[in-house]
Amino acid sequence: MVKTDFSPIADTTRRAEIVALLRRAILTGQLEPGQKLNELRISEQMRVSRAPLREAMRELVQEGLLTSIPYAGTFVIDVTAKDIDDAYSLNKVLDEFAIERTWPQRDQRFFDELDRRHEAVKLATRNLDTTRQIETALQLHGLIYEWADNSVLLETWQRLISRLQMYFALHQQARNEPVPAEDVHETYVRLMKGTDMRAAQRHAREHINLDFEQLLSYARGLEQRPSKGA
Amino acid sequence: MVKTDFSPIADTTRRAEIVALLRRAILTGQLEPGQKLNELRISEQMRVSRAPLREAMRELVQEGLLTSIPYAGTFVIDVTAKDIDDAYSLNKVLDEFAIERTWPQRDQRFFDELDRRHEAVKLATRNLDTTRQIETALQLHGLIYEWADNSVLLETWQRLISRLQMYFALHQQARNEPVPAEDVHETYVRLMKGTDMRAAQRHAREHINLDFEQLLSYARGLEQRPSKGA
DNA sequence: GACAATCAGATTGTCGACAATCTAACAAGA
DNA sequence: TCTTGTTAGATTGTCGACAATCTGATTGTC
Repeated sequence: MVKTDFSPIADTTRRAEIVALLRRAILTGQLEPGQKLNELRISEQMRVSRAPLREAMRELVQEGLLTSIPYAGTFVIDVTAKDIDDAYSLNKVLDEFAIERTWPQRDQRFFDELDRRHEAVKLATRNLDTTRQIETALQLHGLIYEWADNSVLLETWQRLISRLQMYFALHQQARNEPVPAEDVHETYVRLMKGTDMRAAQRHAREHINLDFEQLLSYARGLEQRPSKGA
Repeated sequence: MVKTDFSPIADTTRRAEIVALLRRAILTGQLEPGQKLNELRISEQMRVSRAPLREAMRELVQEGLLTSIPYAGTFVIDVTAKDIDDAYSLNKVLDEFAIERTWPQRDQRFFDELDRRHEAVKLATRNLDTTRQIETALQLHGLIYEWADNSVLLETWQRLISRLQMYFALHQQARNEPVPAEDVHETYVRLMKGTDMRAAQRHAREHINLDFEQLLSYARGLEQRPSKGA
């Protein structure tokens, strides 16, 4: 008999689609930080009743992209410099751990996937598609988390980058110009293929610090004039 | 003028209460791993409609205590030895980070709170209240996360211990006898008050390993005979 | 003019009913 | 006997309407 691998059936519920739509809207900056989500308006726009919309919003609240105040409303989270600082400092620790766990498990499939994702980043960079560039860069970075074979770690990281992706998108949108950042990934990929784990860990930490400084200065600028949502 | 600190008003929505009820039921082992949650039955028992119940369940799904399969149902997560292993190995990393961040911020208020929580553990231990013992021990342990002044770290840890608490409860329930474990906390508190940060980190790691081995053996025992939920 | 009480509008929280889907038992046919 | 089609029951997903709550504007009083 032929051995075939079937992927799981797509979640065909309105709720799941709504979650995806809203998440994308938030991560691309379509919905601004602090902005209130009017349930009636959104449900009418999506041609959906409020029940699945509300359930979707509860999920995103737990995911950390929205915050909810009873009888007042649900809002996109606000970006503070401290949030970015917190997220990044934790990310550094998780990176070291992920690399440590992934290191002994690297094989040809890992290297191939690493190259594939690296190519995706380079393509997005050439096309000047900043949104896609962020997505692909995070996917490249996420490989070590997928490979670390620790479901809790992966889940934790995904929650973390949800927010980081949002911050990045805001940053890019504000500057309105693509970040080159290609050579940084070049070095990262090379080190991840090498034999010096400590060097890879060190580079990951420093590479992150680079983008981090840009983001922080942007966030501090935001905090000078409070947003309308606050 | 007198400076008064007001605590936030309680969330007076059915949804929030349902979440608390369900979470407690799961963490105390009242709801078994793998068990299906029948919406109609639960909503009738709680005298609530399905809408707020379903929203509450979405929150707990995102919290990692439940899993949902469209049109099939929502289930309490299954406990596997690997889950415990993953959670604990991540917890070790987070502990080191939390201690490092907390260390320079320790003051008299920190030490007082440390003692207060330690007393709570000792009280629960004397009363042979295993559930409370788990709760208080986790609260003692959580102090470094609250003090680390990193909201993302705290949030991450809270998600982690939700599951760890569930595992512990199952373990205790299976053994049906309280774990002494008082002297371990004694050493921990002493080290957290001391001047050697490395020693505190080392102890946290080893202390965790202790309970960890017990839990793992329990989980491996569970996996011999598959649960009815699977 | 300042302040408290009241009220209308809008929005969120909750409810009961209906639609879509799954499961398991049963029947029909090769 | 095994497989396939059908059907009834139960359960989840979704809907539209109502109740509870908040916001702000207005009014009345001092």
